[in-house]
Amino acid sequence: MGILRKTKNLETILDIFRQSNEALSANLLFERLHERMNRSTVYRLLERLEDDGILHSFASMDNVKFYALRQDCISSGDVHSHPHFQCTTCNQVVCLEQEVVFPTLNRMRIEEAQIFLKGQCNSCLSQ
Amino acid sequence: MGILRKTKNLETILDIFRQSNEALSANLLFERLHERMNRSTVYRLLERLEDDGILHSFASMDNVKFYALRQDCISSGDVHSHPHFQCTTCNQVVCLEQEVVFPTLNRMRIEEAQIFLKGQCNSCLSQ
DNA sequence: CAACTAATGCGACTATGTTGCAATAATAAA
DNA sequence: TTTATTATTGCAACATAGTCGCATTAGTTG
Repeated sequence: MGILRKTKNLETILDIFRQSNEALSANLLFERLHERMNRSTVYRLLERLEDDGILHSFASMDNVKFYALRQDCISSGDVHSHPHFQCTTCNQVVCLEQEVVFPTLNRMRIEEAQIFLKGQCNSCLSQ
Repeated sequence: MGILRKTKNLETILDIFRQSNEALSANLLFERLHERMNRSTVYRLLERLEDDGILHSFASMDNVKFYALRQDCISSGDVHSHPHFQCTTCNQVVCLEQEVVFPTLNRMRIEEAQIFLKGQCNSCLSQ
């Protein structure tokens, strides 16, 4: 049902996401909070923020659920998706801006699409 | 280091993959074996088959690791990948044949790419 | 400033996956 | 064929990611 009350924990988590454009897993977030918030609270807030459309989530290649602030999306009949990228050097996960549009493929109805890329980010490449 | 000995368990698992073109998670496989193989053996065999290039793996949207027989891949300088598809009705996961080629994106070195699609498969659509 | 109840912390639990170790079985050597 | 070697297996304990019920705490409303 989403968020009904503005709590300190909620603001703390939102601040962390707003301070960088990184995507974070529940555990990375938990670490950044120096474990000052209960683990289940972290999971519940992430879920609520996603229900409210403030965050969106996706699976990393290591099968970990990541969350990031939801950007405004183009809306059209086709399914679209922006890729997610993880740097193999610094491990940061970010949303890429380019939207990818999926046309209808051979007699399947595509409803959702996820693209995950791995490689080296700009700043790690230049070091 | 991959596979050194042809064991019954190994053949059993390979047979299951060969009998259908589905992708399976360790747990789905474990269920199909009617739990007649140890869970850790299943995980170890999947890992070895992947090391040997007989299977390949990818993450589903629910953060579960799936394995499927590796098809012959086009080889070129660009990173390429075939999409994986899960039907939201029958839950089957399959590899799609169309290869997607990723050109180099804005100053990042892409090394690996994963596309996961969800929707309705052909056979569920026509029922 | 009460009253209401969403949100929290806690602990126990589930699911997925990993590891060390002794027993077993596939393979190579005799 | 028999023996020796060691990869593979099963077992149990562990690790990590995530969920849930419940009593307590703390936003919010009147």
